[in-house]
Amino acid sequence: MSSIKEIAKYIGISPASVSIYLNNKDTNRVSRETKIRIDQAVKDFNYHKNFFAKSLSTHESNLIGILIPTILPLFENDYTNALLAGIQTRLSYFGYGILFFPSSAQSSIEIVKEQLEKSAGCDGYLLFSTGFCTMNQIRKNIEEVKQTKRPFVTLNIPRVDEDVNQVLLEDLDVVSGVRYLLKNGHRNILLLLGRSKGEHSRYLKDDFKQLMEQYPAGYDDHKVLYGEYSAEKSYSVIRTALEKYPETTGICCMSDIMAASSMQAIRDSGKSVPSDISVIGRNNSIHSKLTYPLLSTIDLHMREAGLSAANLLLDTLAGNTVTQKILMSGSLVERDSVRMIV
Amino acid sequence: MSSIKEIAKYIGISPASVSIYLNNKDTNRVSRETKIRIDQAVKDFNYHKNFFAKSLSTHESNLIGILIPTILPLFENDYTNALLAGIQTRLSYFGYGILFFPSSAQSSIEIVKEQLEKSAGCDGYLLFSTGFCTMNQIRKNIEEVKQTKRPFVTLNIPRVDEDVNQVLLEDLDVVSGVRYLLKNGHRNILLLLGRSKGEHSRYLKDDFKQLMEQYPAGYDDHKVLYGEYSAEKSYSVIRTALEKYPETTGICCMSDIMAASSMQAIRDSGKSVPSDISVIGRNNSIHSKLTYPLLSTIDLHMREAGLSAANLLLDTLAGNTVTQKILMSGSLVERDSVRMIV
DNA sequence: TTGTAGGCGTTATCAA
DNA sequence: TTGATAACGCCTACAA
Repeated sequence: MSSIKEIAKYIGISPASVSIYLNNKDTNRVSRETKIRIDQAVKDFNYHKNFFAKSLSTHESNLIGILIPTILPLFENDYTNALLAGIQTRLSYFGYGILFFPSSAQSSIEIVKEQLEKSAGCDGYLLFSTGFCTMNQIRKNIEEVKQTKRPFVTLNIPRVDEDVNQVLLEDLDVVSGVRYLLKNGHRNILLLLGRSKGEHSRYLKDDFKQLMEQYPAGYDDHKVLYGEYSAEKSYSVIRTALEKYPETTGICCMSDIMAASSMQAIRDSGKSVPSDISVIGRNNSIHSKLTYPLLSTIDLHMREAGLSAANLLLDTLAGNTVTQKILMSGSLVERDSVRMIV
Repeated sequence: MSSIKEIAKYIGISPASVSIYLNNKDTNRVSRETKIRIDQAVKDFNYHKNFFAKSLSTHESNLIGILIPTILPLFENDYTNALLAGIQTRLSYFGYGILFFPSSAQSSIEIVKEQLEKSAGCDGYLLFSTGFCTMNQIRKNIEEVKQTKRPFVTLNIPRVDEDVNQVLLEDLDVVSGVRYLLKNGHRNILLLLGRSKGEHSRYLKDDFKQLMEQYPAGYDDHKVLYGEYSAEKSYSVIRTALEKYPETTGICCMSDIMAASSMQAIRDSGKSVPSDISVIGRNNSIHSKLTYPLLSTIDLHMREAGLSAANLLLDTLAGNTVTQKILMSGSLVERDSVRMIV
């Protein structure tokens, strides 16, 4: 591998001059003629700067580490992908690369620890949370990242008191789906969440309960279902539930995929959307635009959340020291899967 | 930032001993007692190894660079995501991280050049191609990566004569969709491709032509349409085409999303799937499982292709020098969107 | 305009 | 079992 030294020796100047020029082509600390010779040598040697040596020397890497405490494969989840798309778009624009480091650990805390360990040297981090994490684990993860003394931003993590930069996704967006159904006169509602464990589910269930208890039909614990974000599971759960609760007129789903599956289940149960049963999804992902009828949903603005997170991190990297909490709230996208009951 | 030196000084031994122990806890080149003191110091100082210094010294990074010549945001494309999911799964398992580096360039060649430049030092690379690339650009990109002398594997790139490790996706999978329609008695077929430019489209169109010319109805250039992989565009293109060619009985689509959109267009044209018009997609993505009727499609095994690519790269990294071409061929998934014409 | 020298944090070699 | 020392490739004072 060719080095700056070789180049310098080749054209008979000092490494310093080569380095200076290569880092600033407009410098006037190197003569016009020397510049040309350096350029030529770079080509001749097919010289590429050694990234590690540079980073070691400058304490900068132009790399952002993505910390995701999950044991599932990446890039297979609608939400995360939209988030990542936003992040990557913004970071790329400002010349930053992104780094995913793996972990063979099983617990959320261990995973983040390992990811941090291996990606030490990143200029900053984006810390995700997933449905698996408990609040306790999340706090520990935050502590762990803090210890690196590097700037970081959390994403998809509930609000934390301390001075941590966060992009917050309003937790209640499923509930705003429920609210929408209620507003449209629905009283017999099924709530289809993702996983039954984890902080998130607990919140959502509580909110749902609180909301439903204001109505005579009331709250029924068995009407909170779990589709595990999978099409198959959602389908079977809803089919069963529809038999058990034929009075159902509305289903509020935690994801568009689960909503689309629910629509299939409804159809196969001999009922139709929205005349018999209304369905509302969440995320305004492409799926919501491909169902029949078109799926009403809550747009979570995940892509924008990713952009904001990247912006916030970039700001901090640039020296901004004011801690920010950016709150993304969902917005209702009314399409054809919900009808008004009169 | 604490260093190995500090630690060594702190407990009064040499950096070398610390390094040796930290890299192999079971070493017998360090005394039992010293080990304990090192462990303690590591905790006291909250010491983390410097990734760059290590890589500089060992010429290894445990990092694989992903080279994708596209100006579009990453993580927004079904195919690529499935590929990446496979790649990440396997690489993670073997302790490798993945690195995405950005480029502000506009041409495929410049992008790869810049990505390579910035990610210099990766242990290996995965080179993608996208619909944008011409064969000429692809060749240049391969040359560029070769110059790094690092192992690499190409993905989604047509076969190249030279001794390049490649995972090949059988280009003809759209055509096998057409073949399936033909086998089911369809003669008036629309082909919905992605983009009109690029190597891939040209191939596919040629193959389609060849196939159709064997039948009396023959080949009509206007029946090759371009949906740009977008739901909206596909919808409008198909609506228009259906008015122009009411004799159409089958549509073969390059992606499941475009197929799902086509199904919407068909429905809104007052026709139905599959009784009036049959539709076949490509990729066996989640979309194909959420349409009504369920979409027949060609499974491209993208995830497995990603796994294979990672395996191949890992093998090469491990010293295997035999060049391999792994051919992934698609398989038909028969569901409910195609009917037999008798 | 150019060169020298020291340092970034780690590993590797060799000697003790 | 441990320590010195050089090397990895680059950057940055400072000196010339």
